[in-house]
Amino acid sequence: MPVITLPDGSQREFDKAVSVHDVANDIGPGLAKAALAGKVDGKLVDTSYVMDSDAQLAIITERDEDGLEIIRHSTAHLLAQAVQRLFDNVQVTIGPVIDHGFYYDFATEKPFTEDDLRAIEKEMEKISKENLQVERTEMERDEAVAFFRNMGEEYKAEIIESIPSNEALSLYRQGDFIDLCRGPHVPSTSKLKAFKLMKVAGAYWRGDSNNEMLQRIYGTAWTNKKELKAYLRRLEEAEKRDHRKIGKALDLFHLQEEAPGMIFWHDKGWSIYKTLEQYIRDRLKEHDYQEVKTPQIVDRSLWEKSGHWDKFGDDMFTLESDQRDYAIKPMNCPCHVQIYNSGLKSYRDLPLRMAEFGSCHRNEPSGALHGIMRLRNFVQDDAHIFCTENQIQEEVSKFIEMLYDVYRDFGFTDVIVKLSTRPEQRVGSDEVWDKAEAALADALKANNIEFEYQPGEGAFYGPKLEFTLKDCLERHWQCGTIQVDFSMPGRLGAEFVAESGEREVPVMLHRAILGSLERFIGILIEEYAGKFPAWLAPTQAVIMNITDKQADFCQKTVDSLKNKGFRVNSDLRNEKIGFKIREQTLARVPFLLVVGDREVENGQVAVRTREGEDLGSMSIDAFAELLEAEVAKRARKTEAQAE
RNA sequence: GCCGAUAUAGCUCAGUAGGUAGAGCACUCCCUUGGUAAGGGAGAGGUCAGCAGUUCAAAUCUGCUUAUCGGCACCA
Repeated sequence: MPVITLPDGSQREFDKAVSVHDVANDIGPGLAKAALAGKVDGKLVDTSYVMDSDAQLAIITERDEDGLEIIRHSTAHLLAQAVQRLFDNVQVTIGPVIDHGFYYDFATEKPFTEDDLRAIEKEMEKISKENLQVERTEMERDEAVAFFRNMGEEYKAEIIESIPSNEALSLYRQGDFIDLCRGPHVPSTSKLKAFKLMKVAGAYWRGDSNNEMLQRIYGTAWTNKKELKAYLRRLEEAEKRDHRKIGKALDLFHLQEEAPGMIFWHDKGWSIYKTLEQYIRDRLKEHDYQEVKTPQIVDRSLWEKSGHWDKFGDDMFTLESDQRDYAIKPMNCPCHVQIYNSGLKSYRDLPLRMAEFGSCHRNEPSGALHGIMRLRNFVQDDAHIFCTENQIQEEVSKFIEMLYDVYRDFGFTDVIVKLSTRPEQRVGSDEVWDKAEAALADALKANNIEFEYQPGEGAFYGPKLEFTLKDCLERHWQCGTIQVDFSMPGRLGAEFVAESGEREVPVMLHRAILGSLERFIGILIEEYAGKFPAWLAPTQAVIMNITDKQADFCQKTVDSLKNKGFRVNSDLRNEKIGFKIREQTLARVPFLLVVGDREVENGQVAVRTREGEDLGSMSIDAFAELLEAEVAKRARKTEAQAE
């Protein structure tokens, strides 16, 4: 006599075992039709799942987040079924759910073409209309291995073989297609009606580049056509924010074939860069950092000592001159240790914070390059903190506060934080690792920051925190980081005289807030869609005349604003005011100042924002005040906006 | 690095049965002096990414190289 308790607390009693579908039907036929799955005592199950004792049950429909996830998962199966119907000699592998959709990896001799995708999509629609029931069955592991091997599905068999043999496996069948899967799935293919195949790409079997490459098909799936359309539209809008497009349109920078992975900064882009650098420089001063500058090219022997030659030698740019081997620096740390080492340090000097806007070159694999987000030459807002073990936590905590304060100035509130812990190959005792990992975690907790662990992902020399921001397509880019290093100071002979008079080796914290200035600017361009807040905008205001008569007044106004330290230009071209407004708006200049006879007479400017808002006429001083206030705000959000 | 796609004027892009290279915007000149998102006219501008090959003839077909884009792998 199972008693089923529903989420609202109401209970239904049945005189025999019931399936999720039965309960839904008991509540109403509409719900039975809408049911995609069930959640029984917190566990997602198929609608065919039978309950023979008391249970908590939630009926999952497309309105639930879980429902959408199930739809996406089932759509991946739908894709695999369509592919198997249309192509011979294609093996299925895996097809998980991802943000906004799913993918499925296939092993095939012949890569899929764009035309293939459209054909597969058609077949998927056909299968959906066929309204095939999705049925779950269970099988012993060894039986399942034989079953798939018999079908010629070697990859599936391999996956199953890696599962412990005592577990019963679930298989899902829809018509002529059967796949290994944990489930749950929608009860019928007809529930899948809003999907689109997006792109094909290569992907290594089991994510290992030593393995063969599979063909991955990416798709998106939604509960209905309207949602799908809205998503595709969002994508289109997002692509307009691409920093490469905007960088070109706003004349910020360019890259060219002769210098792959390296930027040619144009005047306007460099203006943003300089503002950003100066801003960070000011913050460093506030936080008691010294700023240094170290050589671009350093003898190979230093990189051998630091250990980088062994690990990253292939990715360093090297040169030979007068029979000496050099490397262009891929990082600044060994150089900073050289500065630390020049002169005996006392415990009284610690913590010692040493910063550099360090230009680094790394010969990144060609496929890794991406606009200005991933380059072969970039500048880190790098710093190294030399401290004692006992100072780690406080320094990390201070750094986190500083980083968040900086991010808030740019309007970032959505920061993904990850703590990467000890890898298998590492230096330092477990005791020290325990302490360092705890110091990082405690510092995050003390600042009320949510984070996830990445076990085993730390560097060989110590654990690290990563602060990740997202681009317009929600791809993740690591920007800020702080890493504990037990190795390098010792390798490079850094030490300090402790209170006891003994010499000890300091701990080194590697840290960056922006990561690289280039990447951060790339993120900013996409975050603001090119509409830089006034404090960063290359041109903060443009003054335009209506006729030649006002040219002198405009010029004087520009000069006076420039003298106050603002970045202001004039647009005195013989064009109509509407044309100039349009052009300067498209150039994303925050403030447009129009001067006609009226304004000259009153000694004023008519102020319009790039959003098209008319702020009316005001004196030059009043505008200067307005601009100054705007600059001072940076891009900080009010509390309401930050919600 | 791997899989796939792409490369035509400063920019965005047309240009398929191989047959002398096009548009819009930008640029130059002329007219126009016009109050809040495109005024009009004329002109100039290209080794069709590079190198080979096929052909009477290649932007177009083939091969190689380079770069870029989408993923994968990598990311000190």
